[in-house]
Amino acid sequence: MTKEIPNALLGDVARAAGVSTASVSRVLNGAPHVSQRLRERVEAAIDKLGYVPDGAARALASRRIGAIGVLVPTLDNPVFSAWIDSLEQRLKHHDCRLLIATYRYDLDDEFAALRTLIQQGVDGVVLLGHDHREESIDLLQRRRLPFLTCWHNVNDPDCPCVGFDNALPARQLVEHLLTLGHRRLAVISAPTRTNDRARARLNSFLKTAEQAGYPISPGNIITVEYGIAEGAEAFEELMTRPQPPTAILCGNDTLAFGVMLAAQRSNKKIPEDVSITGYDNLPQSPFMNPPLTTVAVPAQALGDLVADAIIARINGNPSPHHQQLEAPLVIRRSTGPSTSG
Amino acid sequence: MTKEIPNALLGDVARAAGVSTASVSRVLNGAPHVSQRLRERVEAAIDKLGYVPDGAARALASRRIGAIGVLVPTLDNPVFSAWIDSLEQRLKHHDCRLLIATYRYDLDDEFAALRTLIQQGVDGVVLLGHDHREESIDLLQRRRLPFLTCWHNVNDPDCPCVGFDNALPARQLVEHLLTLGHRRLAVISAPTRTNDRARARLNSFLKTAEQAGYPISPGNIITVEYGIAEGAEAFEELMTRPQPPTAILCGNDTLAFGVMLAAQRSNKKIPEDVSITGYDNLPQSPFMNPPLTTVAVPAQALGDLVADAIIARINGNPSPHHQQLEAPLVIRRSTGPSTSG
DNA sequence: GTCCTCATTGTAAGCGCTTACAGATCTTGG
DNA sequence: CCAAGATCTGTAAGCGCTTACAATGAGGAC
Repeated sequence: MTKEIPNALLGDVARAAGVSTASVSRVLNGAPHVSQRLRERVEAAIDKLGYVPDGAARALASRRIGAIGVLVPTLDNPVFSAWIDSLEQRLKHHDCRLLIATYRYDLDDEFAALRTLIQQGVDGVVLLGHDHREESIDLLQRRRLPFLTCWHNVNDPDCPCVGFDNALPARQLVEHLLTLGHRRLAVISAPTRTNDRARARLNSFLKTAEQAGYPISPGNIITVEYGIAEGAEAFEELMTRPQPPTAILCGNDTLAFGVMLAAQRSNKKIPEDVSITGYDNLPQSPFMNPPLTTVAVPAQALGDLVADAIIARINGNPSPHHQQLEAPLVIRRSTGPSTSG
Repeated sequence: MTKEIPNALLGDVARAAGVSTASVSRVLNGAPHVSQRLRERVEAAIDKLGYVPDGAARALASRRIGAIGVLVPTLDNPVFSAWIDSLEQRLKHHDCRLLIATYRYDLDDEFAALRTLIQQGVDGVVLLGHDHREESIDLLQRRRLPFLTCWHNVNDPDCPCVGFDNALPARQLVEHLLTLGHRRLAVISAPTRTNDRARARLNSFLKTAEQAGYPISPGNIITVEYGIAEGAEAFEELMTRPQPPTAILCGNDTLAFGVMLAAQRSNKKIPEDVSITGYDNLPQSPFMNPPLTTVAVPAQALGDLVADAIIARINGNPSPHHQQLEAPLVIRRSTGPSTSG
């Protein structure tokens, strides 16, 4: 509760320590060529005056703000908040902050938010997925701003990427179901128009099934918004079909939860009456009844990797243009042998 | 894809438009006393040059950065991400950005994060709850930084607050269970040491039960970390009691989900064998089997209200010191008459 | 003792914008 | 037609830091 001069400036510290402003700045920034004695004097003065550097002035003079911007469709999805969480933790080690902006899957909003971030002077930008307005990538390139896309695996020379293959595990899920004897599959997908990840999953589901000789009928392909309620409704709709599917592939775990809850409610047994798969492996997936077969999206590892990669780019260190993580299948008891035929 | 001078400055715009830098700045900031003609000339020049103002320079000169800082324990909890989501949307209308920092319920980390935010020059700060290090509030006051606490309802002259009463709905939940005939209650609480919200709920559970003459026995009070798995384990522990509780009060919906899933797994019927209550009303609560009795925490309304209140404070407009929202009980089918006696 | 090198410190010029103030222009009333 | 007042625009002084460059001083080699 010390009574002190409201806001000490760097110059005040310099005066108090009897050194130049440059020296104070050097101490502050851990620059080399600073003697122990001087450092101690300055640090004492800083403590005494309760000095806090002004971020804006520092940013203006040094041309960096010590923060990166991340554009995420929504924080509503636990898989994104988990990712952001680990991204933030890891960036902290690099002494770097996070500016988060959301755009609700609207790429025009994403572009607008990107402009705002650039205006704020972020040192780098992380984009999610591969679907963006051309202007967004353009702007980043023209500004020479380090950036990264993630959560996908498109090998685009314009877009460095740290991600995983959305299609491969989707194919494996279908193969898993076919092996179990399922022949009438259905898909409940998130909207795909501005979401390459959802699109990759959906296309992979459809293509794999078709190539195996068991194409998924158009009536069994439902696209709904993200949400439990939406999953539940889609399930009910599928059950009105003359020949209901024996297995349902969901574009994400949340939709799968909706499906499972709706199934329980209408007394369908999982997996005896219908098998269910998700995609994400949210914390509660192993606790569902039965535990949910899904794909373990490496959200946390992705956060760490993205943090390291963007920092490397900002520092001008070499960083691979294209990095991939595994997204393994997690087979649990929500899928089982088909009993319909 | 226009080929243009990399980074136009305000001075370039002024030259291109044939006006002074002051006029450009005025147009940029929508200042009064700017003629229509001048405004149009400047706007044309801005478009032509693709000028983007430098946030750092602007912040340094104007002493505000157009962003507020929000300190949130974690983004892991959907109720917080929903709140942040609406906070961000609403602030956008006020042309204000959000800097988010998390501290994982560690108040020393919260203090450190606060310092960082202040250093970045945020125009205001939002804190969650009433538990903070004294130094944090001190720092805010000494800096004369507009700030707000929320999510609680402590009427502290030092801390303006926009929140709701955590204790009242907790009391109503207990009364609801007592009315249904339950006499052996249990509580599964989140850690309370640095979390006044959890503490208020827990204390209200205990006090209400005790005052009604049915105190909750110490063995039936379990504190666990946030999470589905944690709720499930706590349930299993409670079931090992010689006389298991007939109703379980959970500190939040996520714990309640864990309890419900564990109950299903061990073939306990809800609510016939045991009644369950939550607290938050997450999107999936109404979809559980059976739907969960809980408290509808007004996360979204709180986001809007907090946004308006902090903006008012920043602009020096009057704003109530203490604002309260309703957090109504939502009675669903996870609670029912006690059948044990 | 002189000269050179290198580690350390200081000087001062910005970084790109805002804004107080002053100056210019335009109305309007007398 | 002029002065007063209102409205618009320009000038220039910062905002609080960083950093290129210059200056200083201490050792060492000769």
